[in-house]
Amino acid sequence: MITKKYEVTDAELEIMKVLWENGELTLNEIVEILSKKEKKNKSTIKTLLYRLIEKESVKSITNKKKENTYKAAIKKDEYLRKENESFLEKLYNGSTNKLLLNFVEEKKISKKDLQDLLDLIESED
Amino acid sequence: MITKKYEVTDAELEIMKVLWENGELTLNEIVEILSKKEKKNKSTIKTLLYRLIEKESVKSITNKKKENTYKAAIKKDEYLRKENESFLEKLYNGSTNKLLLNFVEEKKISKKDLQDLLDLIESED
DNA sequence: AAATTCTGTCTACAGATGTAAACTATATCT
DNA sequence: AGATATAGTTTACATCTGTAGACAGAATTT
Repeated sequence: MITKKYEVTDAELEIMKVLWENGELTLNEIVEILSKKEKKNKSTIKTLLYRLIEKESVKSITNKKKENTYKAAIKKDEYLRKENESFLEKLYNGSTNKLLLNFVEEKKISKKDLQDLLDLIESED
Repeated sequence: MITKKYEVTDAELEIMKVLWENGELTLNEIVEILSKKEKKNKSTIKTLLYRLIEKESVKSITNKKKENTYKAAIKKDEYLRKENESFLEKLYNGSTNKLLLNFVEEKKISKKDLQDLLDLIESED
């Protein structure tokens, strides 16, 4: 069976986010961080973590100490790139401009947002 | 059991797209249009259509003729709004600006795209 | 060292999803 | 009208997901 990298589910994503933000953590650290927002059982988090390891999205590190530590094995950038891509493909036929236009129409993006962004780019190059 | 409107799955979405684009269609018309891009069995399409009717995303219209016709019962705009929202929430903490910035970084949006869009808005109001 | 406590792994299970066949009633052909 | 085809409705089933308990072996306590 081929291991599918990057196929992270919504529930698993919450764990990835914690790892991306905090680097290498023990299970208990993950549980503690997550418990602040989620209401997941520790056992559930263990399973999700385990699945992420299976699909090679998280690396498990065996330490001398009792507990293993875990860290993201895929980059957030890469993950976002893929998700952006499939979102665009699914809803906007792959057209970023269609998405932009829709966001503007929905008032999710204001003229000022656009202008600020342009200014930012200008100042960079 | 409460009917969950709008909870359209990926496979079902392909049917919604066809209906949004073509208005009221018979099953066979849907099948024919879909067969150009998808490789789905007619029976599969029937099931998806049926599920969409159950969840009230599609309305089935009984005609005098032999075949029923089907049409979207939810608006594409509304659907997109919801999807945009959950995508933003899931990956960008609800921040459109983060998404924009990320798209620019990924070179999915160019300076010109932004400028064109700004010009468009300017010309509208 | 024995008892106890965890960690990491495995198993469980219900509901959702993608895919498609079975069945039944109705329409069409001969 | 009877045979046949087809549309609409149900059922089937494997896989994926979210959620969580079971268990075995390692670490910690007494």
